[in-house]
Amino acid sequence: MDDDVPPGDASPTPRPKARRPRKGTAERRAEILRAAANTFGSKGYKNGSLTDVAEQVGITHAGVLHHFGTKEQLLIEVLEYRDKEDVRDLEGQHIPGGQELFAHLVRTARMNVDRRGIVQGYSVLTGESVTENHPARAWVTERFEVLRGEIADAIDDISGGRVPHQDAVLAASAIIGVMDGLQVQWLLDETVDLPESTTFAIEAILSATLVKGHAPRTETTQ
Amino acid sequence: MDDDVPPGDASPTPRPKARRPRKGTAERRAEILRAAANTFGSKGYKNGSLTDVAEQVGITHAGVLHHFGTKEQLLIEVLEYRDKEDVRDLEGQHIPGGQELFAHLVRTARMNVDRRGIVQGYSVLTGESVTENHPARAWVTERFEVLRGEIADAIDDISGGRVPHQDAVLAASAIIGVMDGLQVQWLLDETVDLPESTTFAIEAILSATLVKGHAPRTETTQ
DNA sequence: CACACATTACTAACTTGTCAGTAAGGCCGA
DNA sequence: TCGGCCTTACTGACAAGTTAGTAATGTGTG
Repeated sequence: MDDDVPPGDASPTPRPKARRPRKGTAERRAEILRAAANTFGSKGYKNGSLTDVAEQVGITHAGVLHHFGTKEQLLIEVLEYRDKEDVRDLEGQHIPGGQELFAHLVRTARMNVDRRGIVQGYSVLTGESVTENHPARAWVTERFEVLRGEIADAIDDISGGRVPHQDAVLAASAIIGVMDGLQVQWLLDETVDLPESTTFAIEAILSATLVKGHAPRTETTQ
Repeated sequence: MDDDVPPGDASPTPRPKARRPRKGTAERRAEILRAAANTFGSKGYKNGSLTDVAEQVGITHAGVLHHFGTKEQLLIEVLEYRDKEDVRDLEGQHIPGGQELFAHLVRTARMNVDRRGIVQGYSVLTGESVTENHPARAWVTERFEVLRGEIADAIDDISGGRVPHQDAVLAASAIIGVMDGLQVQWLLDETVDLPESTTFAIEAILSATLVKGHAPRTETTQ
């Protein structure tokens, strides 16, 4: 191979490493992500194979790897994709605060009955994530952390600060806990009334928390 | 080697299919079961291998298969073993009823902080079990069913039947839900106060349930 | 001895990931 | 607009490692 470079003007266009995907690529990737979400959801991350994902979009597993590099990267992008999708149909951009948040949680539980696949995916992945070095572990952990913070803030908000923040966090953990725990029970046995039980529990925890912060008498500043 | 069999008394004991295990076999099996519980607990059923289990007791994976036949059978026996172990140190034989049950649940949550492995095993397996055709699915489902029944009965008991059974079941599901859901959060983030949050939630749900059944006025039979 | 228990050796099925090669898209210069 | 030409998108074959389960063979105990 001849190596001689044209003397003067080497590299007139300073193209560092621009990747220019083709026209339908973005949609293709989204297709794969949906398929992967489906597979990881029904079979778990460890048990769901790349071939399984690939077949759903009519390509080979090597094709999937072409787009995502590794299986782990695919999982990460699935999670990010889910995050975006989740917030998409939400009014503003963030999850609401105050009283509105709890209405949102109850509404979500109600909606989840018609989104079995999503719920299953979430449950399987959450359960799997507590194993050693699971690639979704950080994501799940952070998700819980953020959610606890938001719910605790909402409690602070509607209680006007009468509830000690520590108690608010305690209640927030419990609320997330019931929601997740009930989902698993419901997935295994549809006779479990997911929305009713969730609603009931959230109200119970919430009212107990607020009562606790109600203070026997006046306790404004001190 | 010479093949000639002693002429007369061949097989004086007519045992067609009797298995007579050796001396230490029972303990050996128990050892394997504990190892398997450990492996399935930390890595999940799908991800935990027979070799992994075998190495913990100093044999090969084929040795494990000699005792249990298949990996699935091993899992089933692990679950049965756990069931027996769980009830072993309990006073009578069954989980208590009435007020005592809730005290027991809270006590369990408190103990679980020092049994991380057990909790992880339970969480991973429960999450995995919602996947299609999972070998532990029936076991987990039944376990939930029984537990819901026992808790609902306890509520019926301490409320003196004032709470509609339907509501009791609703509350029972929720109580199991918080316990399981909080465990997962705690496994991922130790700052989550497992016993406190669990205790608080159980009390909240319980009191809300009883208040609901308190009846505005007299409502004895109708 | 006979058999429970265990090993070694092996198979068949899968796994993720790599690689070379092919077909076609899209930009650029003439 | 035509013809190069590099890149993207993908396949098919294969590598290297798992896995569960089987079969043949030892060995020590009852």
